[in-house]
Amino acid sequence: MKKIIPAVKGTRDFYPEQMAVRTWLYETVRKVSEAFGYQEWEAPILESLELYAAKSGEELVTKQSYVFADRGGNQITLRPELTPSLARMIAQKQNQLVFPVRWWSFGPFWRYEQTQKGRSREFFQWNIDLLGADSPEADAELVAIAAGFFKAVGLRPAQALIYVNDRRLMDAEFEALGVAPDRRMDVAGLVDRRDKMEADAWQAYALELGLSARQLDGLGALLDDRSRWQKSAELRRLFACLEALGVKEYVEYDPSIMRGLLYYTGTVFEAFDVAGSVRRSILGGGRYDNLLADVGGEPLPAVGFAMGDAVIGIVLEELGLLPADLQVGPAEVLVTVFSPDLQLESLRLAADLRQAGLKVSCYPEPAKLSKQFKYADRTGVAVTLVVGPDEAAEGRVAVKELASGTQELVARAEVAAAVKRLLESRVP
RNA sequence: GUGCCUGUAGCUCAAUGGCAGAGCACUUGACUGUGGAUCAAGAUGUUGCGGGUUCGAGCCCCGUCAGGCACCCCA
Repeated sequence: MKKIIPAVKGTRDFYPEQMAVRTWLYETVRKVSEAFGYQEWEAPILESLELYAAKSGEELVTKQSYVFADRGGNQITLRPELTPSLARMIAQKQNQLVFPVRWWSFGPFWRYEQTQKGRSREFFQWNIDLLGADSPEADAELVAIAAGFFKAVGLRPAQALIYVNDRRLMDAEFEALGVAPDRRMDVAGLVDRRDKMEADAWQAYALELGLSARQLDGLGALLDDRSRWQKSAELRRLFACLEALGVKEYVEYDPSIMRGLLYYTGTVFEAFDVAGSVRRSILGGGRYDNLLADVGGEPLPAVGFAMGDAVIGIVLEELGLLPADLQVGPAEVLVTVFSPDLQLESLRLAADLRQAGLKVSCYPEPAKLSKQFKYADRTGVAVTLVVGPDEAAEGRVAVKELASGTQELVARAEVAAAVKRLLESRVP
């Protein structure tokens, strides 16, 4: 007990309280996903390094991935994201699947990065994707799912918003500004960083990247123009769809949303909490129409997003939106053990009650009743049973409801029914 | 990889360079067959680790490790 080997940095221990939150999040994600007709799926946790090499981004692959050689000498990666696995699995069965495919998943991912608020090295992520539809309507569906999730957890538009942009629009704007195609990734990075840097530093950085003063002015005007989306036919349709879907108030056009991943080709979006302490995105995604072809499949349009559990967990906690009744009691009933000679009788009683469908734990050894009752109280048990010498002789059981403190003697055969009555009459 | 902050009892935290403490939790009893509330008693420490300064270090200095936060980067 003196020396406890510490948990691996960046991992989180899920004690029952935290596990209850994670399970609740998972169930909420499931409900929202299924409400839109999506099917749950899962990919391997181990993947080949080369799966990510093509399109996941230099930083993610070379610096943030957990990579090791297996005994066969293959370079194996603990998956840092899901989309490449999705592309692979779709490509493998491309001729058998019925499109559009709507899939969702919730599982663990690993990235070796500096731990800080909202960022751990092991995290859980909701992924949801629609493949085989190339329309603003499909994009709108994914944005609406994100908004639907916010509604489901009680986040209001004043608390969390989804910011949308379109890389095609930005590409056209960059073209109009005369930014060479091979410089656009840099400029995209510049755009992405505008809110994070001081204005002076940002401008200096822009000039450093080789932008002319005229281009810088144009870029500034572009980023300040919140109605520029109307120049994009796709975004006009997208916003019309969002209104029809009843989630318009959750969505805003934001020209500074670019997203880092290389494979996005069209609509991109990212959600942030509006006022909270976390400046990281709650979720993010977009359209990636080239990825299937890039991993060796037939070209296939796709759109999707991902949401990590850490940031949303902090946001919901800070806003008091985590359900208060998540604590799962260990059992409804505790059977006490009066004495060594009555231990087997207690075990028989517990077994009978379980047979009747109750959640029952039995104290593991004879102990003072005060200790056993205290244990029942501290662990949240609703009903405690005592089989002492008197009860055993009469073929009865003492049934005590802890909340009210009332106790009655019940015939052995009637205990299950009596306990069930108590549990039903209990005020939650 | 860079910077800032923090490491003291199981937990949360005190302690001018001068006897290491409190609250909560825990154990026992008041209560020999019954939880919560109350009261009483009790147990609990290599002050993260290693050096240095000092008559004397939890406190000051150096190093180191761990954690948190912010950069970097980023779903």
